[in-house]
Amino acid sequence: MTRADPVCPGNRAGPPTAGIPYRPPADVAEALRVQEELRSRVDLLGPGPSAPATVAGLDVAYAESGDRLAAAVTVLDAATLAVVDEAVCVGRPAFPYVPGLFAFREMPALLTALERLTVRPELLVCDGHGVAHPRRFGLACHLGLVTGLPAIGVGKTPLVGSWTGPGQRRGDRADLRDGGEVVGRVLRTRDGVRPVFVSVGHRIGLDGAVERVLALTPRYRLPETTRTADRLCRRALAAGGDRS
DNA sequence: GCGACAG
DNA sequence: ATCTTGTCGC
Repeated sequence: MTRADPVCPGNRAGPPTAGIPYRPPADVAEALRVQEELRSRVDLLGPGPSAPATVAGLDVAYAESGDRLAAAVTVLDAATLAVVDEAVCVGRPAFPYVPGLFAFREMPALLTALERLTVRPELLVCDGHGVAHPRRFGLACHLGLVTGLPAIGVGKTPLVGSWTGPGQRRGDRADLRDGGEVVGRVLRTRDGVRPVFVSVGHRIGLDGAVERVLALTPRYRLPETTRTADRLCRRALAAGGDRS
């Protein structure tokens, strides 16, 4: 299986989209060191693609036994939200679940799935936080740095920070602040539903990230990218194997 | 010291 | 994340 230019760590895409190699940590102490070391390399400003042609959604599903997982990436046409490419990777969790170190659990499988894409997406929408993280380096930041792609984090529940309730209408938002700094935005994507937590992953500003999330939620609370990826990884998990 | 804690 | 029934609402 040879391919032209998939999204993969260490590819030769060249700046400004070149990523950095992914280093799997052996333990919690090392994982913490990795985050502390990489946090300064996150690009919090962007500008990020104002009108991306393609947007990717990433998600992971776990088997009840907890010993198997399926990572999925779906690439959508940003204008029509139609799925134009997708890939999966079935494997084992690469790290125990520790709040704040969540990325190390799913990254290897997600990166493999990304490598299997035929279309290189212009933006990554991750199921988890970006800088709205204890060390300002959540999954979306790590994926952004490793792939070199603009990335945003969309969490369903908060990990850090506090806010004062946004209004009940779609589009209403409030700053998510932690330790005096704005680390994300609490965004109501549909009238009357629970808000989602949007934060910068890499190479895009917070306002741009919010704008993209709204464009991806014409009908449901969660971005279409997340929904299509979620269905794909569940399907892959149920179907069983991954031949590679 | 006791909770809280992305998925 | 995953396990779970019914139920309220469009």
